[in-house]
Amino acid sequence: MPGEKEKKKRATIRDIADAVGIAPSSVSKALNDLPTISENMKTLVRAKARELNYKHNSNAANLRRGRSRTIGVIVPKINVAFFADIIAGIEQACFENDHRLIICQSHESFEREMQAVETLIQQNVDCVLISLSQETKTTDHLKEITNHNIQLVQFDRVDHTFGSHILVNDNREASFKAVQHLISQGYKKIAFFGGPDYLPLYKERKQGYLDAIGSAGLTIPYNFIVDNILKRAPAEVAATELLRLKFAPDAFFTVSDYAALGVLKAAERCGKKVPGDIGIIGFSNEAFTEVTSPTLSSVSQQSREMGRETAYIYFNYVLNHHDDDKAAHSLKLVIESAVIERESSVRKNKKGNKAGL
Amino acid sequence: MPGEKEKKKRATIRDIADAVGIAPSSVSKALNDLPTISENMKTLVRAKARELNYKHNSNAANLRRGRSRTIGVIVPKINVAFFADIIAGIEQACFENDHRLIICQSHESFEREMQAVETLIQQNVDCVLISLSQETKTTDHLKEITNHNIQLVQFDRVDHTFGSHILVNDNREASFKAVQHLISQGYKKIAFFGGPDYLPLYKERKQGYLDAIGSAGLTIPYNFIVDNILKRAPAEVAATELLRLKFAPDAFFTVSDYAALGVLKAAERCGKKVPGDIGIIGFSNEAFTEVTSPTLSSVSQQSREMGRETAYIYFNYVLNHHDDDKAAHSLKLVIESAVIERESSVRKNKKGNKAGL
DNA sequence: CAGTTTTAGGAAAACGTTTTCCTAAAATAC
DNA sequence: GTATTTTAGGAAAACGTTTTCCTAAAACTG
Repeated sequence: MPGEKEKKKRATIRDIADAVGIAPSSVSKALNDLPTISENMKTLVRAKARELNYKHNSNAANLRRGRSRTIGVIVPKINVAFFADIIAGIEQACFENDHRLIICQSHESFEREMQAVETLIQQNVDCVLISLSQETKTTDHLKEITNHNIQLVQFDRVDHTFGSHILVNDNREASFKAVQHLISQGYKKIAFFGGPDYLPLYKERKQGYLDAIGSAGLTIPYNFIVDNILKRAPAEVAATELLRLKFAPDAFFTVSDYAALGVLKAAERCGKKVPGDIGIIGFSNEAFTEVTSPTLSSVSQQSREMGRETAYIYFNYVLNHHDDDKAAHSLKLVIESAVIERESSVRKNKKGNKAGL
Repeated sequence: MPGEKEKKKRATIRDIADAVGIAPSSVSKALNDLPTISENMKTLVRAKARELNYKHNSNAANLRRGRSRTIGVIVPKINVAFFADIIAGIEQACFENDHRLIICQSHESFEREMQAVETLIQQNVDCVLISLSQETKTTDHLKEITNHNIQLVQFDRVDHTFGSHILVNDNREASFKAVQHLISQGYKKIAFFGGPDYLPLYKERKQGYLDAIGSAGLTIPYNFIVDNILKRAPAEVAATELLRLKFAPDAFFTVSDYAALGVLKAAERCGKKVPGDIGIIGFSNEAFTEVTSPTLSSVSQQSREMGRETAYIYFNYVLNHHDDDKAAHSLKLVIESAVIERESSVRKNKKGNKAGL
């Protein structure tokens, strides 16, 4: 072994070339399996590459090619189940298409989101997938992305006014179905705990609620509709307040499972039975909804599927439609959510499904 | 606007140079804030850079520098709370140190893990952080990493025989403390649901259990110790079986919260009160442990902290100790876990903390 | 004011690929 | 057996930085 210690340089294409006795350019072609190199030579080159422990240098290749086979994703928080699942889906799609993935978090901060965009542009990603932070109200930074000839796909938390591919939940329909489900169980005084009203996503969910109420011919007092209740604690407070009214709700639709959990605790504390006295359904189908007692009904957003689909908007667009302005000028896809009926909202126990599995 | 459509090229350092009237090399120096460029010129350059909407090209820079200010992390699954939190911690550390992060999943497959290693080497990451897949039994691929002058830090699921920096939980101590806690609550017939025994991590947890039992002078029948029970369903089956014995356990320590959940359900089904008749404590402090009833005691691994610390092994090692073989030849750090006492294991309700918050 | 040092910046090579354009040799055509 | 085409590979430029070594001019020194 010649010189154990001295920083052994990585083998390059040139080393292979020298060892095999051909030109570097031919090695490159061989490794890229171009038809202009003979099969014999290719196997020779591949063997030598393995022998020298050669690793392709993406930085050099990307620089020369101008593309990176890398996509970047920006999400508010990576360790929130919904986004973690989405990322898992994206990762899968990337793997299936031999792309790398760089992940950034905005931490719900607009500034961090801009920094992430900056980073991804610098990294020469081919495409950015983004779910906007709660603070984000302008789209100049998105413009930056497209200005640099980088593809852009927005998902879940999107700005509809900005022209890009978009993938969202059927928030309105999902909420509609959720409330319809409550109604079908005989609940009539259904309260709503929403999110910040300036986010389209939450607007849509509220609209779905209102539509369902309307189309069922129900009337709901104003104070049954409360915005900006996403966490457990505020939900518990707000629900307790409502439950103590003379005219109290007999069901709650919350746009967050955490809020649903808060409502459940409030009901317990007020001595109300769930689902007997009070029905509850949340949104997101968080893992914990399966382990509360009673288990919590919720709306499943199929987050993993959503991640895959988001990435595939890019892969299909860039792979198939290399012809630009075809159909796909600004795709809008909608992922259908599913109402998961669990104990907290199902009154008529058909076959005494109390204990569950 | 000159030519709206034609692929506008990204501005380069050379464009700035031409615009300002200096050499490209000087622009580079100015942007990197080297002292050999005057302040006036620097501000001039920066202004022009902004004006031309210049973005630094990392690929080019990395190629030339040989470093990438990027670290790669390989975990079994990104959408498991523990790893998602770890990654969140790593991401934070990366942000604080102005590094990029590339995330790969092994999906518990050895082959995927090797692929991930390959990818990260190709991407010229400066450092790889890895938690091994369950299938991983050899370390040639880790050797590959260090062969390419890439720093390596193993965390949580590590191979102690491979010489690298390592960060782990105090699995044995944590388990010891967990069992001690059960004992302190008056439980004496404590069963153990472990993981696959060939993984060091699970071996250690079992050892902690055995040590605690031993040092308390208790004796446990063989059938109270069951390996490879990590999920809810098998735990429920196994626990039910044990609870039906004449000599049945009065407490369970499980190395997974999912298993703990299974035990809880089994206890309910067998009509046993938790924590009155049966004590339960799990491991990992999954989010759902707070929402079951009774809430589940567990061992918190401080995953987020763990992620940060893992990354900081690299940052501190490479930043401070640029002198090689100092103290840090093969660091072994241990993160102290904490026993989180919730309802499922606390018998003597000191102040009637039944309903909880 | 001649000699020395410092300052501010420039020229050019280098990083490791890919790609375009060439060209010998081999194969085919007639 | 010459003319043409095909095949297999080579030479060199290019991608956009960083870095090393240089050098005029400016600033000191005495």
